[in-house]
Amino acid sequence: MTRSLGRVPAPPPTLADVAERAGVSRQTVSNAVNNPDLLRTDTLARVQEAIEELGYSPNRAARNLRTRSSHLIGMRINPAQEGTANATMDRFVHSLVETSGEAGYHVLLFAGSHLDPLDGYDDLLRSTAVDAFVVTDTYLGNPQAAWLESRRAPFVAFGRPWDNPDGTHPWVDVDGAAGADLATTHLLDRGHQRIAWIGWRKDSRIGEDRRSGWSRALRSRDLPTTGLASRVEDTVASGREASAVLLDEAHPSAFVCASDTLAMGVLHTLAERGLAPGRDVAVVGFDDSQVAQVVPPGLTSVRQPLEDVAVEIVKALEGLLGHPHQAPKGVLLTPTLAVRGSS
Amino acid sequence: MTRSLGRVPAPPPTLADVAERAGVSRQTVSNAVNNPDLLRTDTLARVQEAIEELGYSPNRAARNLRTRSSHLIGMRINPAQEGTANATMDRFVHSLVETSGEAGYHVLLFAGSHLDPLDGYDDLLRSTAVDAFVVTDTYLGNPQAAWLESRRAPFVAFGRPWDNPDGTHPWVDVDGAAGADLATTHLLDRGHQRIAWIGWRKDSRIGEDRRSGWSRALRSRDLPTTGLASRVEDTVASGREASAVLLDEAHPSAFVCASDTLAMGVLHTLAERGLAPGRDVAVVGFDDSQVAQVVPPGLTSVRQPLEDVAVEIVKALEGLLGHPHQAPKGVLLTPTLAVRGSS
DNA sequence: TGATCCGCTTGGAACGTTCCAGTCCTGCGG
DNA sequence: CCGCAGGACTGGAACGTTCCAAGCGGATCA
Repeated sequence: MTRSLGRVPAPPPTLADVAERAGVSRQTVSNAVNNPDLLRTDTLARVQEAIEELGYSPNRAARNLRTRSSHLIGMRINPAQEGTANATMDRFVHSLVETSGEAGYHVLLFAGSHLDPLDGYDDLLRSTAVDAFVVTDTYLGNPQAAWLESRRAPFVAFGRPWDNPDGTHPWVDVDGAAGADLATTHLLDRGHQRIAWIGWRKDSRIGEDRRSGWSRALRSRDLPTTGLASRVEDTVASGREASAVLLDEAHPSAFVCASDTLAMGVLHTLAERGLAPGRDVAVVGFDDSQVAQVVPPGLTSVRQPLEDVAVEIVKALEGLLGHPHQAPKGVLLTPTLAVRGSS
Repeated sequence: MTRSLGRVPAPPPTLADVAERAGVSRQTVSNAVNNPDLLRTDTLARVQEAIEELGYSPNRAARNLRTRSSHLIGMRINPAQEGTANATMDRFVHSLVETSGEAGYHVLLFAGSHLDPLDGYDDLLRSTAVDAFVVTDTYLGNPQAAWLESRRAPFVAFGRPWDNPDGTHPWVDVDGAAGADLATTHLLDRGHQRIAWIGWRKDSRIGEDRRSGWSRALRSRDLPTTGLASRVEDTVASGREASAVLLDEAHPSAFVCASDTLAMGVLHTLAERGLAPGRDVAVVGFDDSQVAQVVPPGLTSVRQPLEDVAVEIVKALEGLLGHPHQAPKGVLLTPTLAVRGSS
């Protein structure tokens, strides 16, 4: 199978080509692109015309080499675990790509070994392939933030520096306690009194944060929390078992869960017992995943404002990378509640 | 390796630094990195030691400029529509990032205007920011493939060139007809005789392809298809309505759907009528989304081998970009069936 | 011994851009 | 008419890498 390549595509026009065509020097063309107000209007018009005619676009590699910046933002994606409802990353990546694109940055994805949470960062950093990183999983004990700080690498974290409160890097996060409070209060307003919590293991700061919103909401109405909480792994099976036990022992009329995955576990239990979600028992999840949106009868869920998170992260990045933004060190956003049939 | 703790991060070491330390010339270091077999073993060892000590990593911008290639693969992501179960892209992006990473390529994501399907490509192409593209939505009438071909831009499509059978670009796709056949045959083997189809509008080639697998399987057992098929939009609501009508008029005992989104619509109808999926009526979806994995009682679904798709796409890219792979023009992969409680 | 070749190494040039230090020109005050 | 300030534009250099043509020493062969 021989491919007839005919001719190679013509090399793209360079600054020098434009300069020649417009009858000016290279530097003038460069100024026309980067500092248009330095040129006389007639010269500017002439150069822009030449740029248009030739279809010129500055060569990124050359620009990167000279300016020592790539206008690329690195983000490591971790192997998605199957069998969970987690769609947060997908939505977030979309938002980040769009927002950073508007700011002139592209997003470079890279994968790392499951074993080494630092894998991949070092390489991109030393080869100056990216200007900054966005770090997403800031769970307890994750060394990425500390490591990047020690390297003086610019980065913004999606997630609070739980285990390092005096870290100096910018971060953006969503107030999980407020979200759980929102969900619990919503159920209280619907008349529920016994509202159970299914969350994550105690060493998950995010899980404990969300849980505190649930207990805060109950206590604000002088309702007890004792015996109504369960802490398990983030799997459907765990949610199913935990909800079964809670139903038998504590007789709640509603569940608030730390994730949609756990909430789906509750739906499993309800289905097995012939109980209708929303009518017999209310269920609220967390993350507003696609699962929550399509499962019958619709799963009420706390929705993280990921679009806003992306906007704040890009703002912080611009601040880091020299633009005169001076964003605050940490930004905490408030989630909303997507109410559906399950509550 | 100790770093000075100055205010500003020290500039990364260059080829020249390594050369000086190892007592060789720049070119020798370059060869040590790119063509190690050109060096005498002792020289190589000395250079590698220097590289190690300095923590050297070639500057990408300089390398890109010189070699006229960025080792970046561009992929446009489109705004995810809410309310569908589509998790295909997420899984695929993961696989692509991992596979291309192993081949020395990174994935650059970019967003484009919803209105203009070509937005973003031109810019990256002219600025030589990426070496090639991966094009994902090859629905009928999508001009991307034709446009990129006319620009002689290297790209690989995930999806057959439906409307341009004699296109010359490589593509990788999953055999949708085989998938629907698999699903239908699975139901036939379980004793079902009246198996309905809910698919997409007739102008969707992908939808018609999948549908042909369903009708092929039924005809192979001399079973009728008349009145058992419905063609609707890809939304939960459409699936709900279509399944309600089919249940009333054609009394099927099983549904095969062109997507998990539509299958979720069927589950809605069953829930409304007090029918149990899997026990009263069987349902099979398409895509094996996270929704299928977590919804009670588990949705049987056709699973696309996206990991293999990514592998084939990277192979094709390497072929395009000069490596002596010489991959075939088109690759068609066969999906599998993930059997769960709904069938 | 001298010519030839081969493996390894070398310094200069080039990729396309931006930075820097000018040069040219125009207009204005003296 | 000169001197000078300042705006508009220019040309050389540099970013860090790889390509290229040539250099060099040692081994082989006549």
